[in-house]
Amino acid sequence: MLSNNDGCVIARSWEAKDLGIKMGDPWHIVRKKPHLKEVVWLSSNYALYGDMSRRMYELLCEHVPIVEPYSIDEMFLGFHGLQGDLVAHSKHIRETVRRVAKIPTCVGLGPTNTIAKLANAVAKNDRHGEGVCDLSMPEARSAIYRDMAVGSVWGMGGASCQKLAHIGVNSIADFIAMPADLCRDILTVVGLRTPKELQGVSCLPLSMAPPVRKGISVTRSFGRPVTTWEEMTQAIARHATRAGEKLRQQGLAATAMTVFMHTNRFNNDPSYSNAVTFKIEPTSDTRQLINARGKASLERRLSICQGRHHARRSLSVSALPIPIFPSRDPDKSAAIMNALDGINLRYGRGTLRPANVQQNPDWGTRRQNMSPRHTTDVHEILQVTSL
DNA sequence: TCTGGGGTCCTAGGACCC
DNA sequence: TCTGGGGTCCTAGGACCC
Repeated sequence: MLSNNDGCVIARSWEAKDLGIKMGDPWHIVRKKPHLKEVVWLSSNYALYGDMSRRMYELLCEHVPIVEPYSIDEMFLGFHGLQGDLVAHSKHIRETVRRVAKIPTCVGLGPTNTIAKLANAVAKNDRHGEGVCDLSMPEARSAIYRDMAVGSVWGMGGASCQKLAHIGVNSIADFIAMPADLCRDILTVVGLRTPKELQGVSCLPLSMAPPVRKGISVTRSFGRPVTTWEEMTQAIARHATRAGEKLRQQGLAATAMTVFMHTNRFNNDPSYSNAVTFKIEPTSDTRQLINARGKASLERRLSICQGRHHARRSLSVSALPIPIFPSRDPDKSAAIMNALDGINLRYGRGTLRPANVQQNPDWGTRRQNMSPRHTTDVHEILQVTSL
């Protein structure tokens, strides 16, 4: 499966892994390889994944006391108060999700989120296993900790692992044997939490309520080079429109906006990036976001690079949200935005939009191999034919 | 032609205050 | 020789996650 813009590979079946396709491989290169001619490449389809995720969430809520969605395809489950064989219970949940929601899953068991994540990774990498791995007991963990690299632990990224490798810390066992103050020196307070979690001391408790968003951003790469200010203005309006939708969906209003852009970092053009942040009157009204007062200074500052011959690669509009809906004319604004959102929900995003926002600009995102929205669009329902 | 997008948290350093 | 100390807030940048 491909990233947004059909850019690179972000998910692979076992068969694709066997063919040597790597995570992050650029699609425009791998698709041309002769031995990969038979591979089915799919564009990402977030409407479909979001709907499947919701179905899985609802099913899980019927089986366990606490379900905390972590990402679109991962949930932390709290087994608090459940008696009996938790491995058997996990297998039962997994079979139910498979049968009802048609989603294959793996379950990792552990006393902390970090251990559960690691157990899940172990289950997922066992191709012929049963899909459940239990690391609840210290004895079950010791062999795993000795054999697995510290980089496979949740929260331990490339930069941290490189620093640890310098002092000879490679396995998870090496890592948890480190003195705490050395760990803090190298990885700051974040790095102190992980070894504790790995030893069964919970530092990241399950929370029942989803946190309020601290920022909302809309970022897209262009499907082709964009070099004129007119097209940039169009793109900013389009991004602001999407940002407005997100704000209203979450009942938030923006108090500041940032516009960010940069050139393509994969070609030889001189690299350039610039960002402008400005405060705005709190709003979630698309029209006010598009006409934000900072736009004049924005143009002045960003246009420094106009006239250069390189292409801008991506653009981001982000907003600092607050949880209210004030506006200069709240009733009228809310009525117009409700109508806008209602029509777009019913007839598809972009049906009704500000006059200066194009529906399908030719610099827009590419999605050549979109899988159908089987579950969220009546025109794309799966059809079954008997022979 | 073509190399993703949307988040979170932490730190360091500067400005400012009393 | 010696040039307050303690606090807040903001921003930029780094690291990490899926």
